[in-house]
Amino acid sequence: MEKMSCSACLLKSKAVESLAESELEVLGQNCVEVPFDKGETIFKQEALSSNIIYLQTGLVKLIIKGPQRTQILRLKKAPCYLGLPTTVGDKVNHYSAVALEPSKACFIDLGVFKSFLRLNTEFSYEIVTELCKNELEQFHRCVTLVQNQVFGRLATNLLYMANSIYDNNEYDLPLSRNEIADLVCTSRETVSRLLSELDQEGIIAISGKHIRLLDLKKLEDISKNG
DNA sequence: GCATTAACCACAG
DNA sequence: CTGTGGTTAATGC
Repeated sequence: MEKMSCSACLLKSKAVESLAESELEVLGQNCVEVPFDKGETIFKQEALSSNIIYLQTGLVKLIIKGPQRTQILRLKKAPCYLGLPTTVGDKVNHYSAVALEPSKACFIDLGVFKSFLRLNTEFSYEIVTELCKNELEQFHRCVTLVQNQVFGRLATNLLYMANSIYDNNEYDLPLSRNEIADLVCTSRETVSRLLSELDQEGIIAISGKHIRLLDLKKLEDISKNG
């Protein structure tokens, strides 16, 4: 295996930045960098997982098989860890991760990762912080999904992509209509219809996957009350 | 009852 | 894979 050094990496996580030079060397000897094409599965539900995965670049969807259909748990934008809960919390993956655009990920040996957690408090602190932020986000997402109507759920997610993924009110949707449906818990027909309606009302402009959010005020209103 | 919401089906690009 | 129309079930006023 090619000997890598993580100390030169420009894409270090906050946690890894707290590692000492000697620890970085251990990390370098126990991790590999893997490129993924759009659509490739990074890890799969039901499979045994013995690696911590750090997404360096790209965009990923986390999906879980529900009783009825597949559900998109959430989108994850690099840089971030993938599957910490499912790798540390159990031997088997409870969900899958699929690249939505060309992505690069580091696979880190679980044993080495755990030893950092035990020995380096700064490292642990950063990991715990990331986990907590994620959980808070998930709580809020859960409430909107359960209590809002489809219009609101869709608007919320369109805004989320603009604000948290692309930092732009104009972007290309990384998902098909069907996947958007899996994200906001509805049918693909409803997604089509609602997007058309928002377009007709001048709140967004959409053609194919390209979308522009025009009336943010209204969108936010729909997101909250819709 | 009547209106609204949203799912399911079918079919056409 | 998408967009639309018809139909239908559930819920609310």
